[in-house]
Amino acid sequence: MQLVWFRDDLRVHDHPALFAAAQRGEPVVALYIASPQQWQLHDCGPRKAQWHYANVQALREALAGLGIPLTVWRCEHFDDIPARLGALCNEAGIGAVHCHHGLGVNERALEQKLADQLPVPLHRYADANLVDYSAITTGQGGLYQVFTPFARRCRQWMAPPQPLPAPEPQAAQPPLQADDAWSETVDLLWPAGEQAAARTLARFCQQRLSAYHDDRDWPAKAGTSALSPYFAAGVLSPRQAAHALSQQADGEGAQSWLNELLWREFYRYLLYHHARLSRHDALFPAKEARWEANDEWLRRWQQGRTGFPLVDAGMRQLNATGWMHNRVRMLCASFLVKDLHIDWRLGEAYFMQQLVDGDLASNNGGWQWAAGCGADAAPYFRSFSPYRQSERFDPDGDYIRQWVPELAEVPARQLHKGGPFLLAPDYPAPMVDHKAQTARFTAQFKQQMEETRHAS
DNA sequence: AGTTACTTGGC
DNA sequence: CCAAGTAAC
Repeated sequence: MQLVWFRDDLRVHDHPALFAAAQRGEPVVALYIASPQQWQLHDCGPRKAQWHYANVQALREALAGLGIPLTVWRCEHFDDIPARLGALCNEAGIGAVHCHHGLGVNERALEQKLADQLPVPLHRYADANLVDYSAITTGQGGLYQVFTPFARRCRQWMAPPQPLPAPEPQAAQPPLQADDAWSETVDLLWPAGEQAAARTLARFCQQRLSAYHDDRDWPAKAGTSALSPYFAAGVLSPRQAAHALSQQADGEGAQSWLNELLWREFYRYLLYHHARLSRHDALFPAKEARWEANDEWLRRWQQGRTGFPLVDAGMRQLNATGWMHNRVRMLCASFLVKDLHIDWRLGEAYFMQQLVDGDLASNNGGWQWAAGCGADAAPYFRSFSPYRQSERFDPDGDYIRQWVPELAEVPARQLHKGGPFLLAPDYPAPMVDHKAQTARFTAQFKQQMEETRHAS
């Protein structure tokens, strides 16, 4: 009997580990382990737990249709897993355990422990990535540190995406054991499961892809794919996405979306090669600014009470739904770092706690980009202007008014010029002077560079 | 995956 | 005058 261990790969199609296990010609059984306290240490919030829960239920049904029983355990910490899994292998006569490579340090450490301690072999497979991370190197054999050349190389190397089918149905097996108690009250905007993901993907490709290049930057429009929660839980694989993309006519929209898929690959590639990133180390520590602790400012940013309409709209969308439009994520991140001078790790943690699509690699990569200490980082002097961004991307103020109802009466022109607003007495005045704060950041950083230059 | 000031070349 | 391009931050 072969055991497939599911983690953030909650699907039956294009699942290398499941496919390989089924190839063995023995009955296949499946296991999922909820680890709430361990997840909390990873800044995983209630929404992501809910999202995993809902998708595990959908996975159970999909697996049942293939005759594969899913057992769900609850082990609060990763440390609880090796002994229990070892015992199961002995009791149930498991011949081998199959899973995908994890990217976080704790996930990798657990895999290593299992590989060392289980009474049976642990087979690990690359998840259905678009490229082989270990094979992508620069001409000099080094690692890419800038997105554009990385993406160029990927486009050259990318095999035509061929997603694997779900395994052939087997004679239904009895469940290994009764499930542990684990339940969540699911209150999310996304329907769970592979079928919902496939429908969303198909609709996006047919209806929105051709306009994606133009529409994706307008937070008031439904111009993005909205697939990120499915990617984060592995309900949809990037190969399935790239395959659907390859069935569509090429054009600006298709190229832009492929680029976004490759940004995701780039951040996973970085984490694959630099495991310390998952301990929140900067990729380039020398490029860290001097962060200033300010709990009151952090709280105002988190609550969407900064007095900058587009920033507040984004943070309130995040708090209300667990999702924020990407354009606004970049602005909110830039604001925390460049205007409030608060450590990007606090922003990274807050996003992770709130996001339904929270993904270690993408979230960390995005924050380090914004903070200027990561790969392909925004230079220290580059900061988003909250006013300029709303003028360009929310010209009518529709997005702002949707999430900040106090501003309903304020004309768009005023919103882009900045408050305080006479027509919105309940809305706070801007908490800082944007120009002065970004200038201070730049000056501070320059001085710091001077000091390190003298010191060396 | 930015913003700004300045230049240039068109009308 | 404006649009597009460029350099610098």
